[in-house]
Amino acid sequence: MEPIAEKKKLILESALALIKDHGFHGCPMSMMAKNAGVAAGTIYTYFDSKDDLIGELFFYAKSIIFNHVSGSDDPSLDFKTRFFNYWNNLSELYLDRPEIQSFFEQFMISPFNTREIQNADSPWHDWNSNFFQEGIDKGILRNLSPDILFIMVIGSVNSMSKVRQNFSEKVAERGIDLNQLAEMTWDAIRKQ
Amino acid sequence: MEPIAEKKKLILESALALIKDHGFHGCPMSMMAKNAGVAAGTIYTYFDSKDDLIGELFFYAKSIIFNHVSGSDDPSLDFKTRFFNYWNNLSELYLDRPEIQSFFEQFMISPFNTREIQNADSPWHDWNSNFFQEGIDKGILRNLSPDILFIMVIGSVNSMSKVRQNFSEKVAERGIDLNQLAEMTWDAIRKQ
Amino acid sequence: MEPIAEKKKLILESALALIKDHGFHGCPMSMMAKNAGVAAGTIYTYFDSKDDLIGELFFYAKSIIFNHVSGSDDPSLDFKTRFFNYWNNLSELYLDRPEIQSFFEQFMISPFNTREIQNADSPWHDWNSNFFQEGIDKGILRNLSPDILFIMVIGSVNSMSKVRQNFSEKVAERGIDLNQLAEMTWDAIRKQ
Amino acid sequence: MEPIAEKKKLILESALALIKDHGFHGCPMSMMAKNAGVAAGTIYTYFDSKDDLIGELFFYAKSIIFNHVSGSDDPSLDFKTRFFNYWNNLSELYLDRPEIQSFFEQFMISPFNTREIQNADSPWHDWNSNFFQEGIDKGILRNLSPDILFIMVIGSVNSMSKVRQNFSEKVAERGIDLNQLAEMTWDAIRKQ
DNA sequence: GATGAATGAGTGTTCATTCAT
DNA sequence: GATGAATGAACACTCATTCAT
Repeated sequence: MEPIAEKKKLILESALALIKDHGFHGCPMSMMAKNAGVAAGTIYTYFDSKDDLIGELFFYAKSIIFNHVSGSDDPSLDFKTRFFNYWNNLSELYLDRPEIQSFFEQFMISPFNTREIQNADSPWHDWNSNFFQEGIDKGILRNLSPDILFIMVIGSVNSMSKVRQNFSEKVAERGIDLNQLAEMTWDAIRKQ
Repeated sequence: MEPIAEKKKLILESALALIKDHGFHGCPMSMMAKNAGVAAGTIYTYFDSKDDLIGELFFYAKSIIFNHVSGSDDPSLDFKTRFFNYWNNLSELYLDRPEIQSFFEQFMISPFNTREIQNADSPWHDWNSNFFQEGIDKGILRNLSPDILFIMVIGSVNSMSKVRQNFSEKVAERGIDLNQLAEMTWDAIRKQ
Repeated sequence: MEPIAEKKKLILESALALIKDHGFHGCPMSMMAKNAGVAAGTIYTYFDSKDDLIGELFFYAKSIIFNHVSGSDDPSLDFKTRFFNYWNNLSELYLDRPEIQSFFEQFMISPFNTREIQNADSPWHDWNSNFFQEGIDKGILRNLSPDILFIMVIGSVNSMSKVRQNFSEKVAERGIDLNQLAEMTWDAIRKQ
Repeated sequence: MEPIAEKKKLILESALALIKDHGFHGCPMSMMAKNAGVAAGTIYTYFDSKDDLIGELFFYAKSIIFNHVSGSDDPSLDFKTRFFNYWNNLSELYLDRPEIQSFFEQFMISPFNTREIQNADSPWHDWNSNFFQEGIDKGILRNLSPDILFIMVIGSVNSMSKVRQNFSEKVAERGIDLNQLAEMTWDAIRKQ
């Protein structure tokens, strides 16, 4: 993949930040342009349409997640440790860059998420398949499809992050410890 | 709660169905009206605004979930069976009425989900608190906050249903058995 | 003229009061109906349309003015006294029932004021013609058309009332004495 | 004050013309746009809303009146001549551009005429205060507040213009000479 | 490439009027 | 006669997109 042009990246990041606060439909192209410091028309030099921009944002955001999680994995460690690293890295990313999580949630359930995009190659998905397959092969994880382990884990991280982001007050006031979900999820996927 | 007027319910169901396919912003009031077989202006006899309609839809959808799940619970059974019933009932509801799950996911992350609505009384949440507390008290579930068990379970059901709905082809072609998530989730919440 | 039906009068008065505060276009038929204590549809038993209602209101309001001013005129007094009585009566009416003045102002410059309505018989105009003609015949008023004297006087009263109603604060704070306009207007119409 | 952008002025003049014939509420933004030869959305490049447009129109119209009347005043002439020039200039302006008078009348009694706008600085009002004060100081006008002289005069001009505009046929057929109102008004304000 | 004024289809909402009860 | 739910045309305003500069 060729590196993203400077101004294009500027627009993507600007859009990402705004979408978190206003949602897809609360972000006119003009707002994204202004926030990125370019004219409205300029966006169309880099993207065909708003749909296109959001589609590219999906791959952009996914690559950030992929790089963050896979880049921090150390295959020389024991698998349980690697799993908790995985969990913590992803959790941390969502905490540091809530706009990424927010974008993903919105995108996955939006009409922008076309069948075409779903079927596109995904290094992130491939990496996960390999990761969980390794755990299976080592006899540490349940002997199930790596896909289902991935679904279990990613569902839990997302659920946790969503609660952390949207119900922070309630979490605090009731003293809920969201980190316990990592342990629980480990028990869900490990060989019993 | 007084029963919902016939036409009001018609509009709510019509809206629910359309939102699944087009999203909040892809559903003009005119489309919802047409689909419900009423004139555009008629919606405003029953709802103050689109925001109001969607807000009411939230309580409507939540009550459907609540009734479906709590109504099928049999407290005389052993807790593990009750859990799998819970899971299956919710899973079934999401399968039969995907528009309910879809609406919920969209609503939760949308600007319609105001703090006011979040803080409103929720029989569904209360029922879940009691349900999981019972499992804890019986020494069957982990001794954690019932809230966190709820988050774990609901996250898994949602994740499963989302995959089932959006990636049905891939699930079939790879022979993924999503029911395994129920077992995994049970292992996540049961006392180890 | 036959007496106005009880409910019809109720609607007219209700409309008059609302129009003062909200203007023609700020008064939906439903608001007028509610304010009159009848159902929206009931208005159409008495009036063909909103235009019709407003048209009738014009004649209704004009008859109130006519009755008030002509009914208090005492032809046995000297003409100057009669003029000041005229002025004071009209001024008083506008003060007591600002909705009448307000309606008139709005009506005169609105598209409701059709040529047809303008050409309708007007006891109020006839009475004024006679009144000012009398002053001319007695050699007290300028020897001009009674119409022009009427225009002069009615313009001054309206101007005064408008200022009194819309700029009451400024009038008070600057100590403006609006009654002086009566004297001035008298000097404008009397034989020099 | 910076000069008004070409297209903005086009829209203002177009609106002014239409409001005379249709009233504020009879003029959709789309009609104003079409009449100005621009797209509906273009209006919003120059004005925030219809309210804003009408508010600006008020200042625009007032400045036209101010420029026309004050620009033709020659302080070296004797005061009576200056008064008749004032009257004639204003009368002439209202004759040439009836839309200005019409707009003013509608605006003054409409909800657009907010307290805020009423309290705004007004070169037109200030100029009038000075003008009439001069007449008082010279011992030519009645020794009253310049405000009340202003009210008297402006009321007469408006009354005359309104009659001239709305009842032109009747005025002609009855041979009414509206210019006589200038003389009458002079007698109303001059020192007796 | 960059700009931002202009476009106009599309949206939520209002309200005069109708008509079944 | 009285009701008020239902209607649907009309409106103010938004915003993705274009294009002359």
